[in-house]
Order: sequence, then structure tokens, then C-alpha cells
Amino acid sequence: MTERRDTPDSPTATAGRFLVTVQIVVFASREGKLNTLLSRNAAGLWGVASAQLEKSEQLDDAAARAMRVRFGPSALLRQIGAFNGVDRDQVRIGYMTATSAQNVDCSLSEQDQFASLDDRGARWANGSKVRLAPGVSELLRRALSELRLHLDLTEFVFRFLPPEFSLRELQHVHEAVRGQSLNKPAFRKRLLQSGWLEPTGELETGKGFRPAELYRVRRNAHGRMPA
Amino acid sequence: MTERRDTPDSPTATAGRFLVTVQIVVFASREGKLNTLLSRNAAGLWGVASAQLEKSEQLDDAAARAMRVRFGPSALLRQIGAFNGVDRDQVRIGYMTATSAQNVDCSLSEQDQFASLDDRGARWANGSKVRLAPGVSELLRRALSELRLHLDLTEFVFRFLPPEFSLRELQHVHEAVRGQSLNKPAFRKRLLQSGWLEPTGELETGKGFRPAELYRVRRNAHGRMPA
DNA sequence: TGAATAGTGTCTTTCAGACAATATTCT
DNA sequence: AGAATATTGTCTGAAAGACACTATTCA
Repeated sequence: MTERRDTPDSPTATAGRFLVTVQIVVFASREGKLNTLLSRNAAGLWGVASAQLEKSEQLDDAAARAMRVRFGPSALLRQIGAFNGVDRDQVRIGYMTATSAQNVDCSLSEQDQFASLDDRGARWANGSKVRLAPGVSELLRRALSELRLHLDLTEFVFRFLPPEFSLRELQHVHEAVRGQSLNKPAFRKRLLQSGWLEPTGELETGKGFRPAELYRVRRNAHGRMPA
Repeated sequence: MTERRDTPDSPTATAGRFLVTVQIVVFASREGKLNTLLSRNAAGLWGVASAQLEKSEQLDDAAARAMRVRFGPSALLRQIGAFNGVDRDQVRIGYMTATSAQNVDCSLSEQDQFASLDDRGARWANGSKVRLAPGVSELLRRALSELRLHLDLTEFVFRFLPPEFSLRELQHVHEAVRGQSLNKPAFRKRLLQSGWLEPTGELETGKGFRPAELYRVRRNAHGRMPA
């Protein structure tokens, strides 16, 4: 019996000790579809960036450490929950982050590829299913679910985009994440009235048609994002 | 360096090993207010039910084990996230559950008390602040936040109530959780149209005024709960 | 000029909130 | 009958969806 009512502060005899692995799901929006960044391991299976928690280290710091190598210190990480280990003596903590696709496209190697992601799982561009490492499918499912749930609560959406973006690009991100198309006038009205957007005065260039106005996030925004 | 791109399946030299503690926040609605069940430890500080994860044990099973003693095997547990340990070699996983107050009132001892909970923290009935054990405040804050966020997504609300309940009681739960009063006709219309409620045909008794119709949850309900 | 998309205006529908009117039970 | 609450109906206003119309850039 290891049930306790008080704050646990001393190990019990029967309690196990575990390796704690932090795993990070990296989202991006590419060509109107939600993508996730996967890396191939030695066994040829695909997984996500991860790190082992070290003694006296905070969970968020371990997650930041796993990301810093690729994305610099500014990635916005959001915890999505704890998962059972793949091994008996492991526990996994999931995080998610989002990035503008152009940030990483240049540095992609053979070992790192984007795969599209929806409710049915992860697929390569040619439509074939990704052969995922153990436990990764569960992680991706929960990450997608959390992303959809919290899209209207945080500034997370804007991490999919460069610092200046058009309303069309922002709408495409929403559509990619939610997996459905949205009403354009309604989307514009909601977002512009929400107070989260600030016009830059600049226009898009080089698109062969009427250029869109560009916006940036208003950092001191009040209240929630519209859905 | 412990960054890895592949699925972690073997311990690295520098990785720490941790005790994994599962902590459960028990909610109840009492006299129109949201309450949480706290237990006093040896040091006189107040915390929540917890258990140590054992080797080869699933997280959800450890949480269920911590609850089974008090609530039987049927408690609905929902994970709310991972938290940094109070000790250097500890990681905590938070869960929450809800119960009808009358379920537990009879078995309360001096060591177990309800405290009211809102954004400002936990307080005793007389208004004094609860002296919480380390890390518990953070846990309660996130539990409340998760409860509010997911009140409309799950059948979690109904765990606050006995199997048969009136619309007024259900509305009181919503109001206690959200910390604000709601519009009665709108609440009725939303809930009745949602398909989540099934009339029992029974009426309340012994209240000294017009008795309310009683409802139960329709288990095969479709779609989301209204907010 | 034509193609393609940006941005806006209007109508309709849906739904929450406010308020009031009626119904039912017990004392 | 009177108190107290349940239940329902109606009006109003806010916001989303559908649709069409105008505006602007480049080839």
C-alpha cells in the first residue's frame, strides 16, 4: 500500500523510480494542411523531439532544452499531459509547440520530415501512413486534441505564422488546425473586433493579384481569442 | 546532453530517476459553492489524496488506486497535467474527480475537511485561508482551470450530482464551478435541447413548494454538453 | 482587359439574455 | 389563500453563416 493523504515527501519502500522523458510535438501549417515534424530513429521508426529530465531540473526547462537546439530559446511550449512510458520504468510528459513552416524548411534533413496530421493519424505527402515509434500515436492524438481545444484561448495560433501576416494566412491556419473551412466575412469580423490584431500598414507583395493588408499580434490584448 | 530525436528506449548516463506521485483533487458542490476535499498531514498542513506510482503500473491505475479506498471503483478520473516535484527527485501527476457531497459527508473525519475554492485559493467555512502543503496551491489552481475549461466537453458535471437530479441542482453546479450566476430559461433550453438529459418521470419531494421534475444523464448522448 | 483574390455590405437565422406570466405544491 | 419555486412564452439584441458586390493588383 502506498496510498497517502499528506504531501509525499519521503520515498516509500515499494515505490518505483522512473526515467522521465519529455516529448515535444512540433506543429506547422503547410499548404493549408496541419503538419507535424517527425524524426527517424535508428530502427527506422518516426518519433518526436525528446529529452530526459535530469535531477533538479524543472519539466519546462527540460522541454525547452530539447527544443533549443533547433528553434532557439523563444519557442512557446505548452504541456499537454503525462503519458504511460514505453518501458516499464519510464513516464513521458508531452509538450507541443508551433512554428512557421519557413523557419525550419531550410534545415530539414533526411532524418527530419513533415507529415500531415488529422484525426486518422499522420501521413506522408504521398498518402502513405507514417510508421510511428511506440507511444507516439497517442501523443500526436492528444496534441491535436489540445491544440484544437485551446486555439481560442492562447496566442498559440500566431506561432504558426511569421511576425507579419495576412488575414487569409491566419484563416488558413485556423482551417488547417480545425480540419474544416470557415466563413470569410465572419472570420474577419471576429478577429478584427477581438482586439488581438494590429495593422502594420504594409501590404503583401508579388502574388499576382490584389495584395492583402498585413497584421501583427497586439501583445497587450485583452480577453480571449475568437474561435 | 540528453537530447534525442528518436524514441527513447534506453536510459542515458546523465538522466535522473524520479519518484512519480499521483495527486487527486476531489471536487464537490456544497450549498452553491465549489468545494475541494483536503486532508491534514503530520505537519498540520493540508493536501490532497495521493499515491506513488509503482513499477509497471499505469498512471491511471495509480490514480484509481489512490481513490478506491474512499470512493469505490467508479470514480471518474481526469488527468490535469504534470507538475514539478516538491523534492528534487520527484515528479507529480495531477488528476481531478468530482463527487456528490452527500457521498462523503458521512465519512468525514477531523483529518478530512471540505474547503471552498475559487480563483483566490482555498478557504475554510469561516473565511480563513487554508494552510496548504507545498505544491498543492498550484495543483488546485490548475484543477479549477481545467474543470472550468472542460465543463462543457464531458459528462464531468454530472459527477457532482446524485443519479437523479433537478435542473435547478444542475444549474447550481454550473454556477458554483464558474463562479457566476446563469440565466435560468436559457440554461433550461440549452440543456434540454442538448439531448444529454432524460426525464425520469419522478418529482422532487418534501421541499415546501412546487417540486421540480427529475432527470438523469442519457449515456448515449451525442455531441458536446452546452456550456 | 481579364484573372484572381481582398475587402465590405446586407439579409437571414440562430441563440442567449431579460422579463414576465402561468403552474404546482405545501403550510 | 399565500408563499415559494418550477416551467414556459415572448421580445430583443448580438453574432454567425450565406451570398453577392466592389476594389485592387499583376499579366
